[in-house]
Amino acid sequence: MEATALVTSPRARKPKSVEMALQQIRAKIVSGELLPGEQIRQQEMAEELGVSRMPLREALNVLAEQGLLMHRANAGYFVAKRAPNELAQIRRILQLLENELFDSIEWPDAAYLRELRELNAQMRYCVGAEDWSPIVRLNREFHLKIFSLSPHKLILEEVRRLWSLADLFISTKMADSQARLRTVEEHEALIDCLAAQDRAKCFETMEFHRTSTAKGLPNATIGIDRP
Amino acid sequence: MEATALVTSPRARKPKSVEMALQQIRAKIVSGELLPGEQIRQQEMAEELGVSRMPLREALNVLAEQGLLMHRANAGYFVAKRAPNELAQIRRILQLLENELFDSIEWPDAAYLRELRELNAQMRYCVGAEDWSPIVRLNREFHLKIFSLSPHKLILEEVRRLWSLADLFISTKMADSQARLRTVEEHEALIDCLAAQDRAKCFETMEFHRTSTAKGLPNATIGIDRP
DNA sequence: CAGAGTTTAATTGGATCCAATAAAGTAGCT
DNA sequence: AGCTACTTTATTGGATCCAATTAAACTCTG
Repeated sequence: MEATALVTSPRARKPKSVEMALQQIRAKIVSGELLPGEQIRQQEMAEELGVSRMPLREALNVLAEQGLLMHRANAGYFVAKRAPNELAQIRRILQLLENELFDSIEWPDAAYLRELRELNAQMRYCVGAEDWSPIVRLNREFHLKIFSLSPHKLILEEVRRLWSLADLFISTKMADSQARLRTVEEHEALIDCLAAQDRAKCFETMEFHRTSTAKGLPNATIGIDRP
Repeated sequence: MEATALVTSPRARKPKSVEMALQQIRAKIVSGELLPGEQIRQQEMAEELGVSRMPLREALNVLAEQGLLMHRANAGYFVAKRAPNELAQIRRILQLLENELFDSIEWPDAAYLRELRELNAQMRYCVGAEDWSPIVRLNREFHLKIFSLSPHKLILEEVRRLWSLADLFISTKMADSQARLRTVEEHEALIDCLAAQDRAKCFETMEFHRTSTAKGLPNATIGIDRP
């Protein structure tokens, strides 16, 4: 069937243009190219992304559902203006859910451990890089790969959602390369705990890692905004 | 401006047709009119709801994002076939998050307590009714109104999402009127705890309420599916 | 008769088009 | 001169249309 594909279609690639729009817009938001409160003009955004308004609208709809955008009826989509303390709430939820996942983890085999170390090695390689986006991506990939060891796939899905919500806030953070290196080494320690199948140590290391990465995050304490 | 409205438009009302489609389809799913695994034909569903395909597609997209539908590329939307143990995972998450909300609750004033009792009174009134849908709705409204006392609005939003995901599973449950009555009385006890501003008792009562409503739910234990 | 290949039909995905609404700018009135 | 009401314009929301892809049915061959 794919034998004919290369000749029939004028432009052969069509990797789900709505998915691409989703990624693009999300990138624009986390990179700060789109500022909170800013309205997204569908027409210009559509031609900027090279897609039509329809897939764009679907993407916007999804983003709004995920909480990255606000939607006022007959007024359009606006980049969500988020309170800084919401990050603390996200991190708190993640703490709870990730612990839950750890609680039900199935210990990884040698191959899996090797893949984890490989991911971390890639991350170490990027520590000094200029662009911080691959680090963020690898970091998320690493953690989610660990959490995938739990059979609680729905909780895992929750965690994945919240991670992608969280990187709205960190955006320009995680800049200093010393913190990056520390992260990589803590990851290594975490893998060791997994290899040793020591659940208590897993929790402990994870908790330490959490507080470690929390340094320098805006408003790390939870629960102090009042109208 | 609305002076002209009654003559220009064939059907004057337009209360966000995508929102309506969302509600309708969700209702069709939870009521069992749409069975898990079933494909949703956009054309017929559109004319069945009296809307066009575009708002329908946006609604389907949102439902898919919320996990009620699955979307296979170029094949369409299918009602999600969910493993029964996923309910246990949802309830576990809710337990964690709701406790978190309770932890940060601001005690309600007299007016708020009155509104809670009013909600519960309405629920008691519906205990013997044939149709169980108002009960489910009132029950959710009651709990969410309590959780709204917490300043952690983002966690609250999470909880709200999970509740609406949960009622995919309960669907035909909560049928026997004795359980309904028990629920109403436990709600009353919960309000008393709030009025007394006794946090520990709140937790205790809530935990009891949870296990109480867990009776008769499918596969109430968590974490036992393995491929 | 069975299986594979091909054709055909139907459904989805994307684009363009039209109407409805809201915001902004202008003119008129107090 | 300032405020209000109206007009105009631009943007969103919804509908129809066309192409691309998939799934099914039919046919042809081994």
